[in-house]
Amino acid sequence: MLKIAKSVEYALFAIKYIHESGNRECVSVKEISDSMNIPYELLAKIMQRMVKNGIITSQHGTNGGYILNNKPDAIFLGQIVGALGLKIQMTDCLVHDPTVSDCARFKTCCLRSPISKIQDKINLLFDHTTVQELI
Amino acid sequence: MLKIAKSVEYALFAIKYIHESGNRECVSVKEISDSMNIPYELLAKIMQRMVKNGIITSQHGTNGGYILNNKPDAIFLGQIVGALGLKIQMTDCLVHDPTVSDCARFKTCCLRSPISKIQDKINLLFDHTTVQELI
DNA sequence: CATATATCCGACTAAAATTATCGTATATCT
DNA sequence: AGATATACGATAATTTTAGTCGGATATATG
Ligand code: SF4
Ligand code: SF4
Repeated sequence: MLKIAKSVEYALFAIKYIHESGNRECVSVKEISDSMNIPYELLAKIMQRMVKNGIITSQHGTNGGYILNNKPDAIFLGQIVGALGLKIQMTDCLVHDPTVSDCARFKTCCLRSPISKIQDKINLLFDHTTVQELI
Repeated sequence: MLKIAKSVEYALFAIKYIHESGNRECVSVKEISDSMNIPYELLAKIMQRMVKNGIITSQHGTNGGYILNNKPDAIFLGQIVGALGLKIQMTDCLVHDPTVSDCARFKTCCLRSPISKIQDKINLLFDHTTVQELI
C-alpha cells in the first residue's frame, strides 16, 4: 500500500547519473538505461516528460542526450512526480477537479476531508524533499 | 500514486457504522454492507481480519455480528492497516525482512535509506491518527 | 546532401496488484 | 433440527502500473 511509482525511482536514478557525469556535454538515454538497468523505452519516456516540465533539457542528434537544468538540491521530489504526470492521490475522490470524482459516496462521505489532510501532509513532505537528499 | 486501499475505507466505514449503532448488541455484516454499499463478501473478510487483530469481537449464529472492542478514539489508522494484512511499503525493498526483497539494485541503491525515512514519517502519521478523527 | 544517431510521441501489450466473488465449513440462537 | 451468521481458502474480474513497439523529427558530422 502507498507504493511510489517505479518511474519516480527511474527518474531519480537518471538525474543522479547525469549529475555525476559532471562536466560532460550531455548524457544519452542509452547510456543511463544501460548503466542503471532501466528499460530503455520507459526511461526515454520519463526523460521526455522531464524535459516538458523544465527539469532537464534535451539535445537531439548525434552525441545528443540530456542536461540537468538545476542542481539536485534545487529539484524537489514533488516536481518529479508532477513532471511524470503522476500525483499523490490517496482516494478516488481527492482529485484537483472534484466534479470528476466517480465515487458514489462522494457527497456524504466523512473520510474525504480527514484523508485529504493526511494527503496534504505527504504532499508537503514531497514538496520539501530535494533530489539531493535522495541520491 | 500512493493510493490507500479501498479495504481500509471499508473498515473505517464499518467501525463508524457499528459505533453509531450505539448500545445495540451487535451488528451484522449484511446490515453494514447494505447500508454502506460495500460488497458483502469483501466486507466479511475485512471484519474477520479485524477480529483476529482484536479491533472487534464477533458473535456467531442468529442475531450475531460484531462489536467494537474499543472506542474509535482508541483505534489508530495504522492498526487498521496492519489488521487487514496491509502495510505501507513505498518501494519493493522496504520490507520487514530485508532479505526477502527481490530488487536487483538492493545492495548499491542510494534511494532506499532516504525513501525509508519518508515512509517512517508516513507510518508515524498513520499510527497517530485515530479512527475518531476519520469518521 | 546523405547518413548515422538520438530524442519525441502516441498507441499498444504484459504484468502485477487490488478488488470482488464463490463454495464450503463452523458456530449459535430459537 | 433449522435458520442465521461468521470463518476461510481459492478463484475470478478489474484496475493500475510497467514495459514495448512503430514511426516521426531533429542534429552533428563527413
Ligand atoms: S468519497 Fe469517501 S469513499 Fe469515496 S473515494 Fe472519497 S474517501 Fe473514499
Ligand atoms: S533498492 Fe532502490 S531501486 Fe530497489 S526497490 Fe529499493 S529504492 Fe527501489
